[in-house]
Amino acid sequence: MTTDGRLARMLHVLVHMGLLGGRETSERIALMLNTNPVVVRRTLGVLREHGIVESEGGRGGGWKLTRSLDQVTVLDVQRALTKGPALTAPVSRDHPTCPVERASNSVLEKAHAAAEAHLIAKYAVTTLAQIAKDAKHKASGTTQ
Amino acid sequence: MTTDGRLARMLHVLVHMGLLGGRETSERIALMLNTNPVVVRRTLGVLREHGIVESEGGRGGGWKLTRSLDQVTVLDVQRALTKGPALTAPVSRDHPTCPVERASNSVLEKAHAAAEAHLIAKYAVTTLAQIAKDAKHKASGTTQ
DNA sequence: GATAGCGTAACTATAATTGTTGCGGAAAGG
DNA sequence: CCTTTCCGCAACAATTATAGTTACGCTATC
Repeated sequence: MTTDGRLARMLHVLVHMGLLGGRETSERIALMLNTNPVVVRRTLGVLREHGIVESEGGRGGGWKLTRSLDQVTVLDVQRALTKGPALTAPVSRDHPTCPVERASNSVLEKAHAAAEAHLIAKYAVTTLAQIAKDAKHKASGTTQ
Repeated sequence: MTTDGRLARMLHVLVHMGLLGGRETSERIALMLNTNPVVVRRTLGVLREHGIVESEGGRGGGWKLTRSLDQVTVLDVQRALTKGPALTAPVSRDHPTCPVERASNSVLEKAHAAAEAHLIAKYAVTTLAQIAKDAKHKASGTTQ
């Protein structure tokens, strides 16, 4: 399975955008993410649908945060990118009527639901501003 | 991404094996999992390496649990199937030296580590015997 | 030695993100 | 208006992990 790196990438780039303040083009953002502009538009497009960023076309256009860094949580971004739970229990559906399969799935689902609650709670209290602060704290030279 | 259904499948089939008591062939197990014998051998082979099941070739051969259901936890099975953490934070590696990327990754890693601890704790205290009990409780007719 | 098992290799299928190219449209600026 | 600089989007290849399939060899029993 390929790990879904969109959340990490979006956090990364949103913090940069917030710190830079202005409007950024897909191309500049693509450089930050070491990828190409289309991928950026695709993913930022999802965040736009959730009101986290806004885009403008034409000359001087680009992407911008709609709120300040301290008003966007990791949870906001996660919710935008993923419909459904942040953690999905890997259940089986080989014999949906089999009580043993159902009991196994149920155990996994409950365990994952509990774990997800903790994950979500942590996401909910972490703002992009805090990430920015951590970054400044760590930093001592290289930026970008 | 295809969800990794091996843990759920193995729990399912191990409970069946425990309840049936005897040796089961890959083919019979494959029927339980609605798949084919090779997939079964492949995955049960991993569990064998961890001492959870044993296999015998030749006529009358097949697979059997090495311990009783109450002496195998979900964690045992999970650990056998997955090396490394049960929950991996989806980090990005676009600019490994960028403090912002590092800070974003760090937030995700810590949150996932905490969630994983809860997940593992739950896995550790859940035995296959409990799943079997749940299954009997739910059941009221259909088996398998 | 025929049969019923597992063991394994070598493919193909599947599914999701990611990467890439190409083209159309919109906004600014001369 | 017409060029430039953007985004929007469609279409397709690349990647990666599990899952499925076929085929063949080995072993133990009858």
